[in-house]
Amino acid sequence: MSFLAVDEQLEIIRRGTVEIVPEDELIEKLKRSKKENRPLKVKLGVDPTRPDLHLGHSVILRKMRQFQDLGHEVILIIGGFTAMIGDPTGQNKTRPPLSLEEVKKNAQTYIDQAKSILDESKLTLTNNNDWLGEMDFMDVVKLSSKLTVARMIERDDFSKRFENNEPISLHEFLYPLAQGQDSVHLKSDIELGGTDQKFNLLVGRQLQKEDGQEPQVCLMMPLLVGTDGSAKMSKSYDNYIGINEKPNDMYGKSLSIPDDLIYTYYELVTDVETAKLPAIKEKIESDPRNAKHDLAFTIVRMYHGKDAAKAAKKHFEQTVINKEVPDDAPEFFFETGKEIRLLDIIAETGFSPSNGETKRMIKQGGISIDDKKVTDKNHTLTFSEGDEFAIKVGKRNFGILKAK
RNA sequence: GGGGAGAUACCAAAGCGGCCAACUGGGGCAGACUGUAAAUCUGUUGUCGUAAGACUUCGCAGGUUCGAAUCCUGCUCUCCCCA
Repeated sequence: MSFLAVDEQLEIIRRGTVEIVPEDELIEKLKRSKKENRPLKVKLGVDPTRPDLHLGHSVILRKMRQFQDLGHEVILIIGGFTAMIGDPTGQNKTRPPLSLEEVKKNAQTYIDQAKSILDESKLTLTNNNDWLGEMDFMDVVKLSSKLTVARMIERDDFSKRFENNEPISLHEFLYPLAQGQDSVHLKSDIELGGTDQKFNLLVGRQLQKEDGQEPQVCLMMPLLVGTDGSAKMSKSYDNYIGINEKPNDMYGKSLSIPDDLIYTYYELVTDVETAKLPAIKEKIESDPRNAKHDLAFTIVRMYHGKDAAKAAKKHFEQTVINKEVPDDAPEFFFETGKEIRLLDIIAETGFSPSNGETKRMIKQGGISIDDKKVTDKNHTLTFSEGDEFAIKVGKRNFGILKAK
């Protein structure tokens, strides 16, 4: 295998990156790699506690994919060790430690999803439990002597939590060390991570130096801003687009991002060629509406294929723009000749979590049958042979009610 | 080891014996509007019940009281200050 010219590789690597520390070392590594015809080891550690991947994760995975395409060795580390301890980050609730079984299961679902981005045939998979699990207490003590407390609480998230009087467990200090130890173990050349990982990535460099290795280059990707346009994409903020989501949801959610995020999404989460980005930028200026629809289309296409993307586009146009009942609305069947309360019908469809919620929606005009708003919460329907009603519950739930 | 503060619904945060299913903000949901599931404005926001009402909810377990998120006891957890 021969590598692309260093400049060409760099152009691809730089797409979307926030920071490469230090860039000149990267250039040196690339030059040497090409000269010796030896791939670089590119490492990414993932935590299999929450196995649902979204576009935020895809930013880094896509970068990994680019390294694969450039011919480098891409190593995905499943953080089996850390997951079994249970990361208490966030609240004062201790997360239940995951069992070996759960870790395996989660890791598998993670990999299954990651496969839609990475080239599985070229992927090296490891689990850091293999080496971290072997360390004894003295090894850990020695490792922890390499970093000072002052250095540790420099970290943004720690200092913030400290200021906010939020608990920080001692073992959380060990996380960067564990992650850095992974780099030592694998002798990685490059480690990828989000900007929030900067500290951890740098610890890897330091530990490698202490070990007499050439330190890794740290490559930071931006944290993708979620569909709300402000916070980073995350499941807990519910501003995410999951890569496993249904085409219709994926399409709609993609459209809901604020306009000034369109370009960022193109750059970070789509597979459009780097060379085409300038043209896209212009399109966003001149025709944001269609640029955004194209983006939504591209995202759905990447994960579900072209046909699904077309269908999702149509679904969106029907339901949101024309407010019509879509072709793919689910059907529900009811007995004939019997007066059935709308409340019960909606409960049957699962479109509303409780009767209270349904009543509220009726009161506010959020429910309609055959395009007519229902205003009476005691409304009933009686089906006779062949009857069919189109029902809309809230903004997004459509159904066809049919006589049984 | 000593002293102090605190734990309230999805989150943040009021309430400190009945007027509390619990102020307020965020979030969510709905309506209007829109190229948009954006922004903005308005409304709404425990469960069951047609309703009256019933039930569950204020860290956990008990207790006092006609009546507790509010008082008492024990427990669990967290933070701060001092050593």
